[in-house]
Amino acid sequence: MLAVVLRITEPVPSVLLWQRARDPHRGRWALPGGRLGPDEDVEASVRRHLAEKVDLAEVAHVEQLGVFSDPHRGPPPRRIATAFLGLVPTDADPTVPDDTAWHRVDRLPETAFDHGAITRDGLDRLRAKLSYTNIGFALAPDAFTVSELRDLYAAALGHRVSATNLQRVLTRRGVLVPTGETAAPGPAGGRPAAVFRFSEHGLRVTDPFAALRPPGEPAAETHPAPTRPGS
Amino acid sequence: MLAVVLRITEPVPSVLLWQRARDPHRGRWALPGGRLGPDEDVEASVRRHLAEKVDLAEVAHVEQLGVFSDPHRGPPPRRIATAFLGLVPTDADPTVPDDTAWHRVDRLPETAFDHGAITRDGLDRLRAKLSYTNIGFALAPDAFTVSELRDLYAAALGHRVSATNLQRVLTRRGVLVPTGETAAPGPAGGRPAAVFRFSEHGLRVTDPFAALRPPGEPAAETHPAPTRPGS
DNA sequence: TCAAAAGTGTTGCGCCTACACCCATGA
DNA sequence: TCATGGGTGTAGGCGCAACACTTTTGA
Repeated sequence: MLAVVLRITEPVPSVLLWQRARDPHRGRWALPGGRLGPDEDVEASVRRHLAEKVDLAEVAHVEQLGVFSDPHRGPPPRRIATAFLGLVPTDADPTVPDDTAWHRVDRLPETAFDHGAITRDGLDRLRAKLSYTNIGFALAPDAFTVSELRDLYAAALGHRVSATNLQRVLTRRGVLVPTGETAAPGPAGGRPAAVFRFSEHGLRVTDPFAALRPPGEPAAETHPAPTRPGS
Repeated sequence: MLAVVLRITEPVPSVLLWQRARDPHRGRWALPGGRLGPDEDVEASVRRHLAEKVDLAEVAHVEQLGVFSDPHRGPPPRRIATAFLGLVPTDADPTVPDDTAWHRVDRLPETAFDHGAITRDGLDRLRAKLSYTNIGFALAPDAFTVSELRDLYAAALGHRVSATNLQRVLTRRGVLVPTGETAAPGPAGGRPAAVFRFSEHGLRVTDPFAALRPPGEPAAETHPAPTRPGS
């Protein structure tokens, strides 16, 4: 059980790592994790081990990444790891143990075993899901402006993102809802920004693939239909 | 290690199952698989175990599905299974051992443990990937007409598919190439159909998601650009 | 000449990008 | 009033679904 726990720290995401105090790979940085217990499934196990490093309430989403089982992925004894992706919103700044720290994914220290490659797999998964799911709910604070959200997406994806189009894509999909409030402008002035929230806090596919859908269905209903037409 | 090996048998896909001769769950049907060996990774292991049931050369694609680890997914001792999806083209009709048979996924017999649920996961994965990858190469024979391919897709997806649009989608993506040959018409006559092949026999994402791409890139290059403009 | 099956032309729609333009604030 | 940042309007393009129409065969 290993977890790639990511949190967006602009301009680049960071991953939670702890420094090994013992051989093998003493001094190198490793992903949090541990052994599977006798009466838990892998999801419960990874949550239990994560609780030693961060406040679990701050981990907004967890999902399986895959199994890493190359017999030579580390020194003997042979270990098989089921890797997970965990996401922490930016407004939670967990206190972590002394041996544990956030590391920018573009400046990873020397990692233990194959944990560098697993981290890259986790980041790839996050980037893919940002495009076709509402997974941003697990990165963003409870309420935010579109500019703030754009910066989060840009940091996660590694390229610039247009606030204009981000807002339209996410509202069209029913992912974002306005709170009705506005944020105070910065010291340089400017129009106050509208404040939004994610409409749901569970993972949902918002962009089902266009091709090869069943005939006669115009497009999947990606968000609840309005109760009254015109309301 | 367990494998959901699927093969399209119109009008519905079938999955490879073997009948348990011993308790627990004697007489029920189970997915092929077995224990991980000391010096192999899970991919190698699932291939090794599959070789006991089918000719491995006929399994055109294998990928990880996920880990199933509910402590109560079966009677003690507790077992953790890494599940895989395997695909066999229709032109390969493997001979299988006496205890082993193909079963239509809409008429599964009583399955052992949670193997029914795992089978459904495998089918869901196949259906999703048919929409945005070239995974059809692992279902179709080496050469085929568009009508034959449409029937394969329709069986796999569980709904009707338009041959017209299937051809256009797959050729636009560079997935299908014409061999230049034509198939003989049926006894009722009709225009002879052009014969196609999949351009590649490795998995490739052909429909990267439209939203939130880097700015300035019109659309991902999904197939090799023509060597000379206009040719 | 007709039925059957394959393949192409064309229209319409939805989603996305890009960019021009308008709005609301602090100085 | 101007600079600054937020938000909307709109045009263009692309991919896909649907369906009419043409092509090529056997009887």
